[in-house]
Amino acid sequence: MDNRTVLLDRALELLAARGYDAVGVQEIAAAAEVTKPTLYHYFGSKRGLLDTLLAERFAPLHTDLCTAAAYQGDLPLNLYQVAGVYFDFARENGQFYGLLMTVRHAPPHSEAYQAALHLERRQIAVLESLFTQALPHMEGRHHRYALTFLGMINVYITLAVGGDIALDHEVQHQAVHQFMYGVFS
Amino acid sequence: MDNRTVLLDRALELLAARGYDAVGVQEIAAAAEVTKPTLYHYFGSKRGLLDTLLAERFAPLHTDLCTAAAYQGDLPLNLYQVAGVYFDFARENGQFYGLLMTVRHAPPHSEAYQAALHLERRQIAVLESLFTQALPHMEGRHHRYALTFLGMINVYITLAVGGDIALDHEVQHQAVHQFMYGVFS
DNA sequence: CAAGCACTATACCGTGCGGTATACTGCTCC
DNA sequence: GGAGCAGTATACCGCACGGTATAGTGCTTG
Repeated sequence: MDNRTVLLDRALELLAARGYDAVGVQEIAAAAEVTKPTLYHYFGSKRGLLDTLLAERFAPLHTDLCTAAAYQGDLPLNLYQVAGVYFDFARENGQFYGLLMTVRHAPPHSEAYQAALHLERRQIAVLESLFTQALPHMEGRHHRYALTFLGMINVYITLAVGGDIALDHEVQHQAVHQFMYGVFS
Repeated sequence: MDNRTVLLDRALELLAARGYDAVGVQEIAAAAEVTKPTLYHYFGSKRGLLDTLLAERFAPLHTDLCTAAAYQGDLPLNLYQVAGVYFDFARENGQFYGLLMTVRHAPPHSEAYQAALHLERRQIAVLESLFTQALPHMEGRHHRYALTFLGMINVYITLAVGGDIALDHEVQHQAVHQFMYGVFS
């Protein structure tokens, strides 16, 4: 593996575990067994490293999400597919999804939050568009539905990270069912 | 106001805006117009300051939460009351609730997360106990219900912080209704 | 008045931060 | 073969970090 890739991998491990502000570039470079100028050669700055990491690892999730959310007349099917995309991604990229969760909830004036803002917006936009097409008679609620659906997905993924559940098809069905029909059903 | 209180207030502002690791004790002390030894006199360490801040401002929320979650045979009523407690608290302590959200989702090996762990656990325990009493025949799902309910509350509060909605009684009812019966109802 | 204590400021500690100037490698391409 | 460039290391910059030793304040209590 070339140094660039190693740097991104080690950065992911460290940032996901301890956070953007708590980890220094020195430490990341050392973990990748290179020196700081190498890191700055590839990424220009600490922020550039974070941006690159987020962009490169987020891209496949976004692609799959767009596919799963393409509306064809069956909203429950779409929601089930979307949940599947998230579960699959979180299962195979647990560390990165953890990082995504932390930057998504970082303080609003922190660098990490700024770096993650548009990733969040893109996910919400896709989901909102799905709800808009599927439920055209419910104006004003689409944004709320997109956020609550993603929120429920994230709760289930967090549960899985804690080892309480497995992200299998059964749980996937339960999550979507709970979103559509609630717990009293 | 005495220096201790001013320090806590300024610390809340700064930490909520930029995060625990990005704000130095020097800056907090300067914002409170005192010097570092004063801060260290009251709180012993940076971590001690965070612990104190979280403990003191979280206490009233926890008290109200316990009251609202005391089960008396009507789960929907309890959920409605709990949502009310959170909405009221978030409306009156927006900055602190924001801080609570960031530390709750901080990286697992960060100091901020360690400091917030038991606060989170105490909230979940109260809600879990409520679900256990109200739905004794659904073993294994109480934890999930507690987390998804709190998750939905937090999504609505986040929406309100963004200015999209107001945390009034109507939204409070909508949130609880969505949790109980889903979006297809 | 004097002893003691809570509180605060000046000045400092060692360490690590993000970032860079410089120079050396090896490789490609004329 | 030499010019140029991507990639890497040594050594350094100024600065801010978390934390503390010391020395005062003023206020309470005998």
